[in-house]
Amino acid sequence: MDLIAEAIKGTGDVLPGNAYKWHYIEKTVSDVAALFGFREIRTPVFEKTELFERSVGDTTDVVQKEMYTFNDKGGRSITLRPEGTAGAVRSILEHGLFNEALPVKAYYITSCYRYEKPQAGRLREFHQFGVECIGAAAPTADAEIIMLGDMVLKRLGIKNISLEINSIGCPQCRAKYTAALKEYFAASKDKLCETCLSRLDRNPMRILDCKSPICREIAEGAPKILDYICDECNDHFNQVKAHLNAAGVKFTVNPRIVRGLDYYTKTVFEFISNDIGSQGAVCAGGRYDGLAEELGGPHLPSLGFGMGLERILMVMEKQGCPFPEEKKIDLYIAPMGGAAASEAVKICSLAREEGFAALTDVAGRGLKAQMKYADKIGAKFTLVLGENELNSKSARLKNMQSGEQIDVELPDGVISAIYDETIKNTFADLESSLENLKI
RNA sequence: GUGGGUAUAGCUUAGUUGGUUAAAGCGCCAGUUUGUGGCACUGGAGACCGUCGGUUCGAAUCCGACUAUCCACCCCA
Repeated sequence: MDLIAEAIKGTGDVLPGNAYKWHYIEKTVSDVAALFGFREIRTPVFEKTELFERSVGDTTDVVQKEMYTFNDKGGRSITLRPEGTAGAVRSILEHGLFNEALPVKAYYITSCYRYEKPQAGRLREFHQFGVECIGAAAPTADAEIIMLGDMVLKRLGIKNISLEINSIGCPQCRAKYTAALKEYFAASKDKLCETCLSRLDRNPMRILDCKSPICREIAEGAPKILDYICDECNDHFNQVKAHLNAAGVKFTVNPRIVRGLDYYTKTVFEFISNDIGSQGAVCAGGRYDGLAEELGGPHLPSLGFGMGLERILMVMEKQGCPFPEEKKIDLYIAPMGGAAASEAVKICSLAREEGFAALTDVAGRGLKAQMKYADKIGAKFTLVLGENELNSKSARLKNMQSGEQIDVELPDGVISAIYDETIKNTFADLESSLENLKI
């Protein structure tokens, strides 16, 4: 393949044969969101670059090297959203939604864009289900958000997911902690890897995350955040854990979890799968109490998470999770000859108005080929229409699964109701419903 | 941005130490009883062997570059 028939690096297509899986995931996710009182919000794919610099943080990798940023014709710096939180919060602030009953609970299913090197579970365009709960300071909110994520995963039938949580404190206690970290790591400055050396000044917490064996070893003895967080943060974290325990949500505390976006405070968490390679974080989020103010709004303690839909799909396929079957064609009409073709078109049209998926020949195929086609597309019933049928005004309706056939009358060559699949699935039931055919 | 693997039909692959018309299965199309699918059989279409360049009498096969893709690091969902 060459020329223009190729997708952009790091992007993928959802093909017709797979779309039903996405529909299922999207439906499940929004159903669960609704159970928790979240309503959908839709925001633009692009925002002012500044919005992401301010919220995500201008020292983060995402902002520094992964954003799709460009100037529009008016000279404005525009960026394709690299994540969903910033836009959602911006919109909520802009429209003053925080003046209504708090918390504001919004969810979204959108595409995000990051200029990264593609890999298993990592794309340049990917899709996220995200929830944002704005104006909820209590630890019950943290537990609730985590339970929402947990419920989505369970409903989708996903197994073997571990939940890891941590608290990274508030700006005050975190400042003390990073100072302590700096001091600790500075002592072994000459042993740290290159990247960690540069992290030392900017964001020493990231060193805890380093995979290099030497840094890891040094990090073992590093001060723990949980020893530094203030009483209030500690109390908050303890209550979150208590609520999760009470709700029966299993988790482990992982002091190494450090979110890469600057807006996080206090509780952070990740749902991790080991089934899809190294990019196993399937859902991650936390609290961001300072974000609304950072964007010029009032103080609104908030939190949320993002769930990577491609990753979710990968896990489901890997684990063989069941997807509800795709809706198949109800009726296929195989006409023979021009007059019959015209009748078939008419009958299809009427059947569709009754809510049945009905098809007829559009490829000029012979009868046998049409039957094969009907079989391939999974048609539940077929109706052969030839001269005999047109003359006798009756035809045989065939159940493609059982092979049974039944005579149907066609006085005016028209069937207005084929069958009601929700009530009458069997051929026997069909018989009675066919008595009511208006013809 | 750094590393490693891979690139042959729509899909999954074979292709022996370089040798002439590049194979197979699946899928697709058409036939095998005159008006009925699934099974079986027969036939057909479909590949400039990722691109460009090099070595050679001769390259899908060897070398180089590029591109794409996969995996890992980094980072993140």
